[in-house]
Amino acid sequence: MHGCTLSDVTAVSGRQERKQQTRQALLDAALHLLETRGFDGLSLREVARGADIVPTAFYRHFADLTELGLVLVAESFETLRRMIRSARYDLEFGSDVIDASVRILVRHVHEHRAHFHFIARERYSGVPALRQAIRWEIGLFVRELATDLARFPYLKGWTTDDLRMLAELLVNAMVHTAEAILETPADRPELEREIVRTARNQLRLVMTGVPNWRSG
Amino acid sequence: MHGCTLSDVTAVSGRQERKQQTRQALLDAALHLLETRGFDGLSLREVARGADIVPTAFYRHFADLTELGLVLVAESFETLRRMIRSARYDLEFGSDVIDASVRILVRHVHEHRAHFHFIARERYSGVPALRQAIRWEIGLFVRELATDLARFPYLKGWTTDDLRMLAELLVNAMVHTAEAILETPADRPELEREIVRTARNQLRLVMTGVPNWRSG
DNA sequence: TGTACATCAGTGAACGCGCGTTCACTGATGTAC
DNA sequence: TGTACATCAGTGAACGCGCGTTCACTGATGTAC
Repeated sequence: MHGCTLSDVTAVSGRQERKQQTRQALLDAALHLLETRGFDGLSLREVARGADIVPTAFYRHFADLTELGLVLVAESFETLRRMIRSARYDLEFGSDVIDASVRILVRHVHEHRAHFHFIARERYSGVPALRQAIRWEIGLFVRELATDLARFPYLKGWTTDDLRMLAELLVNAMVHTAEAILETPADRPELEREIVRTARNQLRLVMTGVPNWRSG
Repeated sequence: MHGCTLSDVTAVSGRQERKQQTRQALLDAALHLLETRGFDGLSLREVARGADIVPTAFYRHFADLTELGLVLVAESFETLRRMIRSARYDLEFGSDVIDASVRILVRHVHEHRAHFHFIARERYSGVPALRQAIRWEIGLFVRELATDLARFPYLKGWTTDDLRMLAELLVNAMVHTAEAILETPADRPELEREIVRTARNQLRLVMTGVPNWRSG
């Protein structure tokens, strides 16, 4: 227990900061490798290699690969939350909510390919710890969206249950669209346009049913 | 080139049949292991071990694990097609199409857990050959469903494009439901009932939009 | 039917390889005085 | 500021292990005559 002295500051920009950098290098290396492999197929040694450290130094940062994987899950969902926050902001002014939402999704998928790819791939993967963490985060996500939806005039009278059901359907459609975009070869932009068009129509169809929905 | 003689018949019930049995044992062993691992994490040796043969004998049946994986994809989709065929039959007489469809899905998921599990897991897995094969099969599936949908009175005026869009949305919801059921622990039937209820409502909501749909 | 030969599913030893993890270490960075 | 000591991120050798794949083989099954 002591006050913050000059030596503390230099400590931060010294050993501690370098350690942080190596840690991030490990995370980035893993994320990069995960573009071509599943987490199941990852090895500690190749991750260390990718971060330019010796395999044994890996243990200075994570107890094992799974621990690193869980940090990647957290990182990826932080990205997703940032997307939702920017959506909330944009939609305040927007006229066509559906069009704007899909546009935001597409932009974020392209800007954070690796994170979306990772989540889509490990969502039902063979690594229980990751699968469970992702399921938990998606659950949170659906509930957050449900409370956002409650503010829409169209959905005023809806029960919490029905809002959750709708949110799940929308998240599901979004995840599916993200996955489809990621699978599209970069040299086939017309395929992507088709995916986006379909996604927009699917959301429109769902919302078309909203005014006539009777809870059962 | 010769006619079918008695010796041919005994051949079938002899060496050839035993080989077929071993081949099936390999497929079953792999499918069993895939309940806890991703395909990425599978090894040729453990599959051979599971089928009670020496690792080198594996090569009498498949060139490598991927080839076996592709056969599993084919097997799994055969199961799915059988489900759809039984759905087509049941729905001829059914009153509530949605309820019946969900019921058929749930039954088949339970009866063929491993096949559904395999497809859900490898759909976006790290093994390109499998991912590609599954994507192709799902594409076929969606088109088949679209032509089925065209026969419903409600959907008479719909364009092929819109029917495909709807079919994709429905298949997607079904896949998602199947995955959710598979993730439910066997000792929590109330969770499964909740999933089924949500699935039914989601399909209902989508179909609620159908009468007011205007293609754009 | 009986015999001599061919086929081929499954065997078992062997190989080189990358893996996760242990351990004692080094030397730059940080701390106490 | 200068010095002596502590910390600890990264090193490098070593280990035992399961892996995919090769190869020459065995012996039951099948075929030709």
